Amino acid sequence: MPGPGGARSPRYLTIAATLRDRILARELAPHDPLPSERELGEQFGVSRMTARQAITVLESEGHVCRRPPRGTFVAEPRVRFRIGSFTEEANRLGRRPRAELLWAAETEPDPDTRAALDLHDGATVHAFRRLRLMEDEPIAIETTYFAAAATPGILDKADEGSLWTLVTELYGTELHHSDAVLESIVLDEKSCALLHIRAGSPGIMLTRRTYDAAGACVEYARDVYRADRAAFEVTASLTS
Amino acid sequence: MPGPGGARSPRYLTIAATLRDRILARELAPHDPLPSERELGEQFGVSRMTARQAITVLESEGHVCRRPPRGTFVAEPRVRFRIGSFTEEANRLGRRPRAELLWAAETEPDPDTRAALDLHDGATVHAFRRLRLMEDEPIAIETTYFAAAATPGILDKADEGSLWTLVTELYGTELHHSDAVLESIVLDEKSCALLHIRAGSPGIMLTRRTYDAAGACVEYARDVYRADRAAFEVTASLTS
DNA sequence: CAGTGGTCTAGACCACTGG
DNA sequence: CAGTGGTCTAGACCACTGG
Repeated sequence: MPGPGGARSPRYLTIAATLRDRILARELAPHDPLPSERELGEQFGVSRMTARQAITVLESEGHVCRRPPRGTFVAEPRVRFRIGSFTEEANRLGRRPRAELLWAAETEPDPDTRAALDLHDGATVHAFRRLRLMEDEPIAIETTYFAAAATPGILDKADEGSLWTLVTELYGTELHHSDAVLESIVLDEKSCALLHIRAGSPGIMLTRRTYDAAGACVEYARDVYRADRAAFEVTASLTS
Repeated sequence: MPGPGGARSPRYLTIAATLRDRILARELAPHDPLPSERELGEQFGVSRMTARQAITVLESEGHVCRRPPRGTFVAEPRVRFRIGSFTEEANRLGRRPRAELLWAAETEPDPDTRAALDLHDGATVHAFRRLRLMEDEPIAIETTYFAAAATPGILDKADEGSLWTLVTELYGTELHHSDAVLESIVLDEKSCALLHIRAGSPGIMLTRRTYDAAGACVEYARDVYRADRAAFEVTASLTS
């Protein structure tokens, strides 16, 4: 209640702040349902559209999660990843990783992929798109490219596990280091459907390269993570 | 009117896609104004609120930038940072960095800061909050903490330049490496005002520690970057 | 079938800016 | 002062889910 004339900030931000405080105070715990948008409108004396705007703020902060048509729920905290293998990261965090193969194919590389893998004209790639899950909750969509010439027969063998393990075992490749560019994006409709989040949700995109001991790029990948579930730990040496 | 029954996706996403295509095709170049929300509503035969929803999608993608009450404009592409000194990164990218000191003070550390800097009870910190700009465009807000005992007299000397350079020159500290946690956030009202973006815009938060050659943490910082202007390059060794 | 969030309408008033 | 985006209202219909 802003009370006498003091209200400086919009009502939807005041409502969002009230609900955020309740969540941070654990009055509302993860998985608890929030009141419906119609109920919140009544409670705060605003229209449904204004209550909805408040919920949208909390959703983009990752504090709540809409699950139509069941309702809106308090979200779980984020998982902290390092740049590397999803499988290894999940294991490090004591979670159960899983992969669902969406598709695998030998294709022409797009220009970025060709440049990253240093392919000559006409060379093809083995491409995989996989949904990555932890405890059966979808977290990320990985799209991975290997030079086809370097990975014969891999298409039939990619399954639910780690592609890195597979590449190491099949071809004796020693993976040495990775680099990545991280940026904040808005996920497209298809990705949101796969990740079980609403259209237009925020994500973090990693454009990632993995190198062998000789410094050759052996993997080029684009991963999109749910922004509400993932954070990334990184390190940098400053001795230039 | 969806027309001949084929419309699968909501109108606001269709409108956003149309405008996004024009931007990517450079039909609309950076700094060009978009039609106003009222005009777009007329052009696409929808209400202003629906046109507005389309613009909001493009805004959170970083494709456009609202500047009330002047209008909505096509945004510039993002700047690619590495984890490290804002000043050095700007120089590496051929940009002109600048800092505006918002405040500097000796204060009690919060629990996270105390733990990071490994301070004993009662030890204080020197805290700085600075707005970081490139070519006079605000990009990030840095909040930096040093142990007060290790940085005598620094409060008066912090100016427009690099804090790292200052620490190195004043105390002979050798900065060796950094680590950081990156996550996607929604910026609060005050930060948005400082960064000249609208309330509720997305940001990337870095929680950052810098260590000396002996492995002691000498700096703890929380930086928030505009998600529409910044991307981060990171590397990781895989030889565990 | 009741209730949810998703989408959408057709208005309204506001603060603020530039000309 | 005209025009902008910011906020807000009081409704509407939809697809979808769980009981």
